[in-house]
Amino acid sequence: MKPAKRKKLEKAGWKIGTADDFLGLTAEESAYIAMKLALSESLRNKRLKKGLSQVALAKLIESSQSRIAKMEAADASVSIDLLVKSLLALGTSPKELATAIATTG
Amino acid sequence: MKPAKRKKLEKAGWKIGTADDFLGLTAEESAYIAMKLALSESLRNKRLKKGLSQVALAKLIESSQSRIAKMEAADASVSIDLLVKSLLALGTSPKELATAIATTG
DNA sequence: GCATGATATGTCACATATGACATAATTTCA
DNA sequence: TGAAATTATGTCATATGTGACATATCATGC
Repeated sequence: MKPAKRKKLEKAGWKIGTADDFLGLTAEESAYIAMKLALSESLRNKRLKKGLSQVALAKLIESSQSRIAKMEAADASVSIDLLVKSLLALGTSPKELATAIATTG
Repeated sequence: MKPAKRKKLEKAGWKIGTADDFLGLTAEESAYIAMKLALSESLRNKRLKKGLSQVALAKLIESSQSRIAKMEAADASVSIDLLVKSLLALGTSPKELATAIATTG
């Protein structure tokens, strides 16, 4: 596992300390986390591509800047539902979603 | 829209009465619903393929028979998170998930 | 018919996710 | 530098999702 990814996961609140701890995750758990990471990265990319700030996006989807930030950080408190809804609101197609998920794992 | 699909949506609690009502859904909303339908069908297929009853699956993933039924009916009360977690627990690969989603919309 | 198993539906207490707010940290640019 | 804009982090009341339970409906075999 790359240090950058580990750091990202730790920041996201996944309580990953050591390699052994990480190995303690089941395949489902890591696949689920990887999926969230892929979606959060897609969200940030989409937003930047549109030249929107987090505040602007928040207004657009009737959320808040802090929640956008948490989404993009793949925070443990955000659901896949919210990520998907946000991506769809940004005009992401189901196929694009699928691609993002496919490159997961 | 095919009658069968409409009926399924109505049963799932999406409050769709007429064609006009359905047209009232935004593209995001219908894409979101389509995605849930795709995941719920995948779940049922996976479960049947493994010869499991809803009760058996419920025990497997520490849920309840009624929630499995609601998942498979794409009930409005179930989250994509739960569908995804359940599919992953059944051994569905991220690629399979992606395929299911891609054929959506 | 009527058991028996499986699936569906309705409800509810409890758990988790959410937007909102405050505030801190970071970036950008003059 | 430092002010302004942007993004990150922490917390909380409320909204939404969850497992569990009861019960209904449906299917299959006797």
